[in-house]
Amino acid sequence: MPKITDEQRAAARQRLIDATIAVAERDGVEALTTRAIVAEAGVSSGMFYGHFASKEELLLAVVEQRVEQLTTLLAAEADVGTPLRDLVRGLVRELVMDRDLGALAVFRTPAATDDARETQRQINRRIVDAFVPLFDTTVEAGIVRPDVDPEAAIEFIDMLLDGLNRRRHLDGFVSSDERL
Amino acid sequence: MPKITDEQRAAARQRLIDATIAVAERDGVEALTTRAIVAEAGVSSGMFYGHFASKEELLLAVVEQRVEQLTTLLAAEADVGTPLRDLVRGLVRELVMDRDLGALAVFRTPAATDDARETQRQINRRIVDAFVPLFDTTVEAGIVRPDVDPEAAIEFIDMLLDGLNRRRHLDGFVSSDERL
DNA sequence: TAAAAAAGAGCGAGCGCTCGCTTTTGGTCG
DNA sequence: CGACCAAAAGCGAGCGCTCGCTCTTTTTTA
Repeated sequence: MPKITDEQRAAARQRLIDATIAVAERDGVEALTTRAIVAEAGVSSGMFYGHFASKEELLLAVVEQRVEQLTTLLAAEADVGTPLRDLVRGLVRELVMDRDLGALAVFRTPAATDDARETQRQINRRIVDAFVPLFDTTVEAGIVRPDVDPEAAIEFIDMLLDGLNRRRHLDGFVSSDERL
Repeated sequence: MPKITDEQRAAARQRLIDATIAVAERDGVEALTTRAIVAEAGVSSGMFYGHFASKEELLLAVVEQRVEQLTTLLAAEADVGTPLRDLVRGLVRELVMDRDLGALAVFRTPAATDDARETQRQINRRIVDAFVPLFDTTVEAGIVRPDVDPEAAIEFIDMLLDGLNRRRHLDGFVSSDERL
């Protein structure tokens, strides 16, 4: 009775996650159909639904993984005390060059159901929460005036990511990233 | 041989345009199906396609109209010489309170075809072009340093609109607008 | 060899849009 | 002036298609 190992299961899931990011980067989030994803991964839709309960669950796994990496990265930077300005600039560069925008863009698309909207809110909250302590260190360092509300400032930055996201989708690059 | 007047034709088109904005505001851009729009307008789909060649053409008319209003408004403000900061704050308030975001959001959605992407770029360019002269007046007034590239700054603001747009879709309001 | 895993044809739903039919309307004429 | 008619305008069932997802069949392997 063949039963694949946990490693094999994880590898299969990762393969689908990677395929999702690849399709999103190459053809845009609007091309993220289950057919395109399984074709990219070179598997069948039956196999797909053996590893994920729904397309939504796959997309959630994609973002989950990327947010996790992002938050740990930010936590490390916060200890170092990198100025927010430099960090944002670096992040933007990394996001644009790397495949993160494709991953994060997956859930920055208009949501049809209340559940999907709630999911987006939670993802956003996690990102904001990851940024806030970093912001605090820059306040302590005297780079940002202490009367600035951290959450509002971070949300402000996050709003820029929405614009960055759309521009990248339109143009394939961002013309004004150096202005940050 | 009955033939409706130009006024009647324009009124019918306007009715569909208004219905589109109403649906977008109430149910979000992802609910903008031809069925929903004609139901909101109280007409048939046959009638719809008697006035617009396609759904895309209707959406284009929606944005076209709103951009027109926006650019003339901005041109007037530019003559007065309103500080950019105040104007942006006022615009945000108007956009949030009024139905403009619903109208403009129609074409801030991931585009599937190259044509649609090109259309988005053109719309964006028109908005940026409308803002730039206004920006110049604030530079002359000494509010903004003259070494700031106007286009980049305006694109920066436009990126914020993308974020504003998504937040409004998620939450129905914008929590950090006063931070602008 | 038997159970787990992968495969892929196909289902129901919803989309943009069409097309054959009905309704409305203004010009014509007894 | 009212009956009639042709053409414009409106209607809505339904077409063709694609979507996410299922389910039977086939393949794989301990």
